[in-house]
Amino acid sequence: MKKSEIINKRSLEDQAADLLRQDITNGDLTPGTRLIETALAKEYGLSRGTIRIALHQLGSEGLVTQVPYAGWSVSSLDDQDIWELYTLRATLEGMAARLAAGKICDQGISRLQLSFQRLLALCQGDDLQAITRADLDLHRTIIDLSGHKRLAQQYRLVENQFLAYIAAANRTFDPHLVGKSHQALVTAICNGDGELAEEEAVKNITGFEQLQEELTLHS
Amino acid sequence: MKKSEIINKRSLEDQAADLLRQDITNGDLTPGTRLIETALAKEYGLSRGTIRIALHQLGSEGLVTQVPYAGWSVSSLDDQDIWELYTLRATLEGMAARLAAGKICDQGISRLQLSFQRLLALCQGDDLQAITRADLDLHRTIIDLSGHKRLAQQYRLVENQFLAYIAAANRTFDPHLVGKSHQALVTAICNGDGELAEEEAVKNITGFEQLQEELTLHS
DNA sequence: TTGATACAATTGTCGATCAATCTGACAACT
DNA sequence: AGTTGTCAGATTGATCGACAATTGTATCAA
Repeated sequence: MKKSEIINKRSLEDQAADLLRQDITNGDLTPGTRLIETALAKEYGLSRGTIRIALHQLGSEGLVTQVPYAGWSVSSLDDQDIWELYTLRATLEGMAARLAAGKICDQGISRLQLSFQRLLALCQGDDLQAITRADLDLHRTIIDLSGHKRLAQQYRLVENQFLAYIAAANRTFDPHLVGKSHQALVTAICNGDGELAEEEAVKNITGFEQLQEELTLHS
Repeated sequence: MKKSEIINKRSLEDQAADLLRQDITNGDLTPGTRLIETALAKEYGLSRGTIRIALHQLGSEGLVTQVPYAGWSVSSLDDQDIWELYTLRATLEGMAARLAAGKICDQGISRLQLSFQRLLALCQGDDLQAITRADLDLHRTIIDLSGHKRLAQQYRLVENQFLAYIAAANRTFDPHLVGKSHQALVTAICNGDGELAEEEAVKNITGFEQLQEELTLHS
C-alpha cells in the first residue's frame, strides 16, 4: 500500500468531480436535475472555475449534459442509449474476460474466487443493494485482471452511466439468478479458456438485456 | 444538412482543444513536448482559464499528460500502450463491423463502396499520407454505419492516440497490401454477414500488429 | 556523494467583472 | 388563436489579476 495513495493530494477539481459523480451514480441526483455552477460553487465552498472544470470532466464522461448558455443537467437516457450501454458493456466485458483468461495466474484465481464467493453468499439474502455492489466488484475484478488500462477506463465510463440509469430506474431482480449466472464465467477464466470466457461474459449481460425486455413489455 | 451545424457556435474552449488535438494527431507536437498554459494562452490569444479547460479535455482523451504543479506534456506511449491501442481498436472495430452488417441498407452499401473504391484508387499510387487518410475514412464509415454513438466516441479516443503514435513513429507500409486487406471486410458487411465481418475487421488490425512486431524485432 | 537551501517556473485556486445567450412572460400585431 | 416583438432575469462564456502550493533546478556546504 503506497503512502501516496493515503495522503490527500488530489486537486479540488478532481475531488469535486468525484463527489458529483458519486451523487449521480448513487441516484441522489436523478436525470434531468439542473446543475448551476454558482450554486455548486457555493455549496462546495469552491470557486466557479474549479466547479466548471469538474462539470466539463463529467460532461466528457457522459454523466451530465450541457446546453450552451442555458446550463448543465444530469443526462437522461432514452431507449437507444440503454441499448448502447448494454451492447458496449457486453463487448468490453467479453474482451476483458478473454484477456483475463489468457493471463490468469494463481493470485488472480484467488482474487476472482474470493469476489465470487462473496457475491454467492450475499445472494442467499435479499439485500439487493449489497448484491449489486458485490456484482460490480466481481466485474471490476475481471476488468482488472485483463491488465488493460484503457479497457478499464472505457469500461468505467460505461459502468457509471449504467449505474446512473439503474439507480434512477430503481429496478429489482431475483438474487438467486445473479449468483448462478456468473459461475460459468468464473470457471472459464480460471481454466484459462479465453474463447469460452468471452462467450459467457457476453451471454451474462445480454441475458439481462432479455430480462429487461420482458419487464418492459408489461408497461 | 442542418443549418445549425454550419454556423460557428462552438465555444473557444472547444476550438482551442480542436486545434491542439489536430497538432498532436498530425505529429506537429511530438510526444514529450511540454505545454505551458500561459504560453498557449498568449499564442492562441485566449485566457488561461479557457486553455486550461481545453487541456483538461485533451487529458481525458489521453493525448496529454499532467503532472501536478509541474506541467502538461504530449503523452508518450510505451510498448504496453501500443498493445492496448491495437487490441482495443480491434475489438471496437469488430463490434462496429458486426453491427454495421446487421443493419446494412442500400445507402450504406453505397457509402461503403465509395469509400473503399477511393482507397483502392489511391493505393495504385504512393502518396502514403493520402492513403492513410482514405484508410481512416473507410474505418470511420464502418463505425458510422454501426449507428452506435458511444462506440463511435470511444473509437475516436483510441484512433486519436493511435494517430499521434503513427505520426510520431513515421512508419511506412506497402500501399498494395492496404487495399486488398479490406476487400473481405467490405463484402462481408455488404452481405450482412455479421460474424464474418467482425472476424475480418479484427484480422485486419491484428495483421498490422504482427507486421509491427516483425519490424520491432530488428531494434 | 549527500544534504540543505534558495530561487524560478508552473500549475492550483480564488474572486470580480463583463459579454453573450437562453428562457419565460407579457404585450402587440395579424 | 397564433405569431411575433420586447423586455428582464438567470446562467454560462470568457477575461484578468492575484496569490498560494508545488515542482524542478541550480548552488553551496558538509
